Amino acid sequence: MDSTGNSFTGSYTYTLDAKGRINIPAKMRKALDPASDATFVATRGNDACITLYPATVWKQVEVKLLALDKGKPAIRHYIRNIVRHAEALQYDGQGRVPLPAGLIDYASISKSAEIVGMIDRIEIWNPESLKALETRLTDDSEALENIANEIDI
Amino acid sequence: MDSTGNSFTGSYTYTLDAKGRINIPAKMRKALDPASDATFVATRGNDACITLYPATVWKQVEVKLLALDKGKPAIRHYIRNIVRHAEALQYDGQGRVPLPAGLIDYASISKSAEIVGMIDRIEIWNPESLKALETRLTDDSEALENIANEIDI
DNA sequence: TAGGTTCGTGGGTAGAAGTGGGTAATTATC
DNA sequence: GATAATTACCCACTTCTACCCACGAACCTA
Repeated sequence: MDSTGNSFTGSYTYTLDAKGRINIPAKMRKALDPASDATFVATRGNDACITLYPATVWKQVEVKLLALDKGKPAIRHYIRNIVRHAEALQYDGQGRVPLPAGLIDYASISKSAEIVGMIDRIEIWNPESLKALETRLTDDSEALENIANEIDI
Repeated sequence: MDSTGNSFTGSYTYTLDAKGRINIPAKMRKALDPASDATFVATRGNDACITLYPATVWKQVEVKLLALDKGKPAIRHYIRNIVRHAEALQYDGQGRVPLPAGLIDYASISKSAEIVGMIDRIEIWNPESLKALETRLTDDSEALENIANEIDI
């Protein structure tokens, strides 16, 4: 898929401090491609979470978006809706990034947040929202089986 | 796509001062290709907003416009409409640009304005207009899904 | 098990960023 | 050519943020 060394796995529950900062798990910092220069791009996830792309992966997203036909209003809208919530975040000496208020709000995160590895990207969840979604989707276990069969892990 | 370092993201709500000036967000100033010499070209956007192109990107726009078939009246009209409202703006020591009155009027901006990154360009909106357009277009979520599937982010 | 190192979290501070306004130079008007 | 209007540039103030230091807990190592 991509040529970077990014490979984020695992799940960690960390706390947001008073300044809206959250720690990037050390393992994920180590997994981050050095070409990303300690920088993630945060934006709205497809689900009710914050998605963090390594800077290098985000560049690829941008290339794809730029290639779209901007003559069409729906496409401009699509691009705007993704990009306008996107912000580059470089973690500090302690490995923390400041999460933009708008994104914290979007993901309904207050104090505690769950950081989930998604291979080439990271998701940050309100633990309750994640649990709720899990139980809801797990009930539809047939669909999951179908996917599992499809890719044959 | 383009060889510049421009990559504008995020959304900021700033105020127009009494002199019609607006601040270019610091992150966007930093993202601006130095070759643009702190200069944007402002013109009418395809939507009801002001579009700011980095000077270097504007050069490419001009090339594309020149390549169009000027034999057709509709195309001449299209070119004229973009170019006649275009104005180069260099930001001052505080990072502000003076917005031409005609463009402020076109975008129906009064006091508050939303500055939106669009990767290789910037848009300046009346916050209400943007919100209205968003809700209108988001309703057509089917079209958006199709785009999403197409590019597979 | 003892010591050292890394990790997650809290908080202080200098500098940057956003905003308002003043003054001088430039341009336009009569 | 004098005056008015506009524009460009600078200074000032408040708020915010990036960066630094610090501490306890967990982990690893010998």
